[in-house]
Amino acid sequence: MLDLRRIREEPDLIREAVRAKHVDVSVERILALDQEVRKAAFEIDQLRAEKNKLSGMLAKSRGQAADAPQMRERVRGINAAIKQIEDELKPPKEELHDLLLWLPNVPHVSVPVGGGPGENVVDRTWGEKPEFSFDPAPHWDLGSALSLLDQERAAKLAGSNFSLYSGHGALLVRGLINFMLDLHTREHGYTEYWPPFLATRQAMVGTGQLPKLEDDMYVCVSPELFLIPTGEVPLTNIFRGEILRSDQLPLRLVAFTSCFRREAGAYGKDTRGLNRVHQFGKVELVRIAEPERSYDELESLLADAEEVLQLLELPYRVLSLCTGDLSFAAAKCYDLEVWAAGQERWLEVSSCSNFEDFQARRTGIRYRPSSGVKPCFLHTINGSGLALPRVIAALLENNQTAEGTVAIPEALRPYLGGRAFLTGTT
RNA sequence: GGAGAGGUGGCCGAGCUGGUUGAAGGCGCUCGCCUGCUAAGCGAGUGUGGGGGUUAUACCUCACCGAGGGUUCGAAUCCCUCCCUCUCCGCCA
Repeated sequence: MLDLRRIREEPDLIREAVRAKHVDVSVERILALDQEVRKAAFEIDQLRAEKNKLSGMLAKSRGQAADAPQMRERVRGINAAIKQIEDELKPPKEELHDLLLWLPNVPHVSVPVGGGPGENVVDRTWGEKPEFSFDPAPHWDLGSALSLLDQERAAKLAGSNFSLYSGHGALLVRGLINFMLDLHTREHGYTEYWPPFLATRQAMVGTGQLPKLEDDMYVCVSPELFLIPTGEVPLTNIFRGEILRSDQLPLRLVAFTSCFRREAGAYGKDTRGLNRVHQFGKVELVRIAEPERSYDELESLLADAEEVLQLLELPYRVLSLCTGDLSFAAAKCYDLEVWAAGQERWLEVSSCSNFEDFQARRTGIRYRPSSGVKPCFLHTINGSGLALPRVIAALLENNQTAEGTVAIPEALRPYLGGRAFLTGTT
């Protein structure tokens, strides 16, 4: 949600953002509706003022004044006039509200201009791609060979593009979750949460998944609840409607959640193995910070996510997303992509974004800069730290050995019963 | 699922036999006084959002007491629907 006053004051900037993000919303229409609604609201306010005055006079005389009947009649007339304006006002008001929810966030000035994924900028690369004396296999072959993954049987349970881990594969999932949560809570100062994995429509609108991405969501019909597509939804909504104390900022929240995405339209494209699944585990990092600090917080959160990859000894690169690839709610975003040697591709494992006050406006998360001052909207920052399936894909592919086993990076071994290799025997 | 209680300002908590109550009181916070320092004490101030107005203040005005409807000249207060919390009973992983 953008500030209506900002839309009035810098409509060109908003128009530019709408174009850059490939959204079809008319800023002209918004401005016209805004004017119409304000004009009518002003009339209603004036009618109410007169009504209140008359009511006050009736109250003072306990309704015994000589002209009480005429006053009552006058108020009845005012009520009818108000009702009429309100009825006329309803459709434009709803349309305005709806259009505002469809208006994307404005990219930060530091975001590279570009039309789409092809114009994202590689900021830097970390680590060396592994070299092999043999032809490295993709993770789906390794997963089957070592009995870690069973794609075929997963389909029996929930259809295509679900995953079923077994044996040491399941242990690997559990170990990675604990490894990541321990790192972020012990070393990076995050408070751990275990939230619901379903969310209300209001919560989903709050973080910006709705209304735009409704087709990508799984929904329970009665009562209506959405399966969360990311832990960002529950974590950010925890403080919905609250005025936070500035001495508790910035907040750092972390949670493991399952994430559910229909990935409508993605069939047949990059969907083999763990590359794109409907349900996956993710450790999510969220920060809620004062506006002037939010870009520092973004860099710091990005470093927290990067450290996971460094400890796992996985080569990765950091991308600055260009304006055309920026998501609906983001003002700036870095993607972390990990190298997967068996597929010879980079796989996205984290998006770290600053939403500025976009989500905070939708959810009503504010703070008081100092006592006696009006509350201000906070900034929200979040990123994966990390999403599991592609990390697992990279671990298997990059660490495979000539013997057909998979080496476990040092940092992860304590979480896998001290094992140095996955061998396929449990 | 059944029965009962309740949802009020940053927090706690009155009001709920309808009328100048945006809301007593307390806590917290801000400013001032007092005091070797601190604490205590004393005084004043302190909800949110919108509109109008001003160079900017001042000022004027509307809405908001879980959400949405209704009754009424007038609703935090009465009626209806829904949501949520708590207690007891039942059921259940």
